[in-house]
Amino acid sequence: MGLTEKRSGYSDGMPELPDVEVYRREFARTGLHREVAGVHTPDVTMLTGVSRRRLREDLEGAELTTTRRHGKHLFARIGSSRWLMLHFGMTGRLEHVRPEGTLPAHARFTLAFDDGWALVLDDQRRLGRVSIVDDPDEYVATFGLGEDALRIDRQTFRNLLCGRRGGLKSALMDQSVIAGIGNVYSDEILFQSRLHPRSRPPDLDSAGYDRLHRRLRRVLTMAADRNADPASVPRTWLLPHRTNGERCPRRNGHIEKHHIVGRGAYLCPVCQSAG
DNA sequence: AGTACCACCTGACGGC
DNA sequence: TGCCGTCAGGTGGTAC
Repeated sequence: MGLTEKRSGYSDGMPELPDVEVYRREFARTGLHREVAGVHTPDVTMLTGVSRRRLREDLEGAELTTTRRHGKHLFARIGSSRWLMLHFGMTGRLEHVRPEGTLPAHARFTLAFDDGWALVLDDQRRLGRVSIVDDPDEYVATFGLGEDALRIDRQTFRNLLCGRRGGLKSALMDQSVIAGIGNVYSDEILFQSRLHPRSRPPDLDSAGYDRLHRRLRRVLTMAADRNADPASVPRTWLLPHRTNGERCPRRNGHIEKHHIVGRGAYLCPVCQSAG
């Protein structure tokens, strides 16, 4: 985090399911049922499959009527037809800016409303995406996204994992299997389930699957309800202790950083014995 | 099928 | 001081 400014009541991490759910709630609270007065896209690199002109034509003068989230994707319905789609990449976040307020430093997409307030997608590294799609379900199908992590029941979860031969962390993060979990929350879920990120589905017994599923749901819902803010989650979570060598919050061992499926994975070698 | 590696993009940080 | 390599990790592509 370093010198990144701290904002209260807002997600502070990489945009995974809980962070995007926080943005969805913010969007639903502040961006619906009011006229869009202006659309600003100073930089087109994040626009995918939609031109600046089309964005303006579809949005200006319209009202957004409802929101949806699927994994890390946020959708907002434009009137009763198409949907605006926002993806936050690695550094994207949604900000609600007051009239005459200062835009965030990397404002890539601004929805200005007729009351002067604006919703702004700020994304320093420009790895996020802005698009307009006909239908979220169609988008999900076209891009092969798995079911949303919070809508997967116990049995489905088990079926999705049991055929896989790779490690658990890899499976949890695979958006085509389960949509919404990234590097940080996969570590958290595995830590709380006391499972090693490299352990494999065949290593799990029935109780193991159930525990993993319960923890997955609990971690993602609790994180979203606490604004996906690492400072607001319980101190017993791994999240506030993602530092090599730091004491495990259960006081069992010391946190280690590993390199797993191309990511920096944090784990407690004592709690999460390799399977 | 799974993994490794690169690219995209920017900024922080450590080494020299 | 300042240049340079490395790291951060979501997604998508290629190669093995």
